[in-house]
Amino acid sequence: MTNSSVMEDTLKLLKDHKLRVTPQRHIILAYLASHHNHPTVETIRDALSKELPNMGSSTIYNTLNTFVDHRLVVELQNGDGSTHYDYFGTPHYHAICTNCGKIVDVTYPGFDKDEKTLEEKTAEISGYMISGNHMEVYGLCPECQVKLGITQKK
Amino acid sequence: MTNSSVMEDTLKLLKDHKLRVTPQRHIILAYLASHHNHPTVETIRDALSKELPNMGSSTIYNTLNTFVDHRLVVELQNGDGSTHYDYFGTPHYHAICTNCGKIVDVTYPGFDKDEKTLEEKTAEISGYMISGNHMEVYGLCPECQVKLGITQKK
DNA sequence: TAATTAACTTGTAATGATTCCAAATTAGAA
DNA sequence: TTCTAATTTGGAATCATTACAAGTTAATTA
Ligand SMILES: [Mn+2]
Ligand SMILES: [Mn+2]
Ligand SMILES: [Zn+2]
Ligand SMILES: [Zn+2]
Repeated sequence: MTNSSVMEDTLKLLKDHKLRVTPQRHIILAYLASHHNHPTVETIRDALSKELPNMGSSTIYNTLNTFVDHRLVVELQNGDGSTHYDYFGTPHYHAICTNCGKIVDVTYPGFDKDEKTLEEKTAEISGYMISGNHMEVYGLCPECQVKLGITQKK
Repeated sequence: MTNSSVMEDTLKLLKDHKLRVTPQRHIILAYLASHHNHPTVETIRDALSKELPNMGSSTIYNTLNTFVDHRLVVELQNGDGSTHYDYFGTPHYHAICTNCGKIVDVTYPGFDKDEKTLEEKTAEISGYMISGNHMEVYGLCPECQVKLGITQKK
């Protein structure tokens, strides 16, 4: 995917959601859509400091909160004390390393089906009117397994 | 379950985990084991102020962190800004109200199986050595549906 | 039972992520 | 181009959680 098409796509996305298009919003959304690093606010600020040197972190918080409200972005915690953000273009869930905090995307054929089943069962049992879910799986990432000298039993 | 049997059971639990038995730990664990209210630190402090008027909130934080390390307790966020704690006696997951923050327990026959399947698939796909998971489902609780005048389509 | 000590509790201070706020700027409508 | 409500900015305020030093205590040992 070219850089310009990311800019076009995210511009369209903002307009489709009736969000006012500011350079800050556009650049932050494009950054998230083209990186899978699950960044914190600080990471985003550093990454965009060339393009928008005067952008304050309140703007990043405001912007991300807006995106979360519109479900363009999801929030994640990996235990390091700050919130991580993730562009949610295609449905997936996360594996999070309990040692280093690394977050990776996971999905598999039929995940959307499983997810829907879970929501339906939950609605039936709890009476809640379901609007979404989060699932996370914890463990040691491959690097940390090596680093800690742990052998995975097959 | 009688009050005294909760005290006996939680005492045994602490000893099984080789945790030093202090009145604070014992009473906090007994409180969590006998309430399903998913309390915050403040809620716990208020609830136990009669029995332990001098207990500081740092002690509650320390104690809960210890219990989380030993997997006796899990942490939950409901979006109100503070962490909620839950005695994890039997496997279950949570439905969380996006309007009022109410957290309810959910389980169903075969949940443990589904959970295991998810962990196995995740291990295979990601290479992580899995140690646990969290799943949460979001929506409007029955009370908030009424309060907000929303009709659930069948 | 008494002595010993590492572990725990307490109260307060420090931290740090996030939100709040007032003033300046700006996107989009007319 | 004009107008204005929405947004951005930067700095202060908030508040949940952690850090720390001093006092206390659970459990071990003799
Ligand atoms: Mn992701
Ligand atoms: Mn629960
Ligand atoms: Zn790792
Ligand atoms: Zn509710």
